[in-house]
Amino acid sequence: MKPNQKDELLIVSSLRNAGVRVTKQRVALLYVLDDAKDHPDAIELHKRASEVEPTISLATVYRTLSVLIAAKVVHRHSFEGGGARFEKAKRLHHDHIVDLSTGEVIEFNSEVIEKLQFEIAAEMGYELIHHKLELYCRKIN
Amino acid sequence: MKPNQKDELLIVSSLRNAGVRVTKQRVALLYVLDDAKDHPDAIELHKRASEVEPTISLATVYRTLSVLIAAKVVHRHSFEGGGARFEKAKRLHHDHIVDLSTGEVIEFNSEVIEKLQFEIAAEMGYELIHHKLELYCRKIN
DNA sequence: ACGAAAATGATAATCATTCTCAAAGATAAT
DNA sequence: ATTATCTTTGAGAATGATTATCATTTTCGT
Repeated sequence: MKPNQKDELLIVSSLRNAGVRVTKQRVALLYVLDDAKDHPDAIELHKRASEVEPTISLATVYRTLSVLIAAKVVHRHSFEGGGARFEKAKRLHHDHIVDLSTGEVIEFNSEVIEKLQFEIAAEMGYELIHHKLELYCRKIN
Repeated sequence: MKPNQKDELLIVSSLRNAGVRVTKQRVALLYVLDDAKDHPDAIELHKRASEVEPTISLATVYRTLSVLIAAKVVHRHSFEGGGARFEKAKRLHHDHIVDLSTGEVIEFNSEVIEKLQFEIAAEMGYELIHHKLELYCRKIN
């Protein structure tokens, strides 16, 4: 459950890199974010982080998420129906397919679409800062 | 402020078409939605609808929005930062550019992107039901 | 180790949205 | 038009997610 020493060092340097103080609560949260293969909400993150570090409160989960989002270490998503869900930022950008039947979220990316977005923004006189593309789908059986 | 007779008839038939009862509150709300050139939230819609029909409560605004959304007459958006915003459905689909400086929302559409989305969904074994593409931008000055 | 500055837990507060329920209104059949 | 049925409404309570408050604890440069 707990991060091993190597992971912990990486997490700690992530935090320092983001310019924030290192606390055991932040290490625990970033560890579960890094470990997550899904897109958990704040409650679920609190549950998971509590197993690593029982002295973490829900308030701290929200506060730390804000801090990490500001530092671009974490992304916040608000898919249809339900509260915000979070994911650790990865090197390459990706978008999401949301399975309407199961709520499952899977990732994809399309360089062509990314490029078109830049062009469209530019055409309308805008600089594209970031974007959000969500495909709400049902599995073809 | 109030709809003229012609508009009112169109609104009433929209409601009947959506299979719901016609009330003055619903007529007022659909009128302000139809009239809106922006993407108002529930509070703003309540404010505007109250000028047409003072006997409309915020609860009814929310209830009626749910009904109209279920009937696909209205779309709900949850852009970053702030509550949901609403817009009357138009014949042709469009996506949104959100101006990060002003919060202003403008519309665009790209057939090429739409087509790519279908292809991506299909490739991953999904049927695309609907989607959401938001470009967060700053004006190039 | 010391002290300033920042982070924490517990809890209260806030905000958007939904629910409850008795009263009022809409619709369909007469 | 009147009635009977079923739906919608307003007012306010309830909910759920998120943020703010504040006294206490922790971090970290010196």
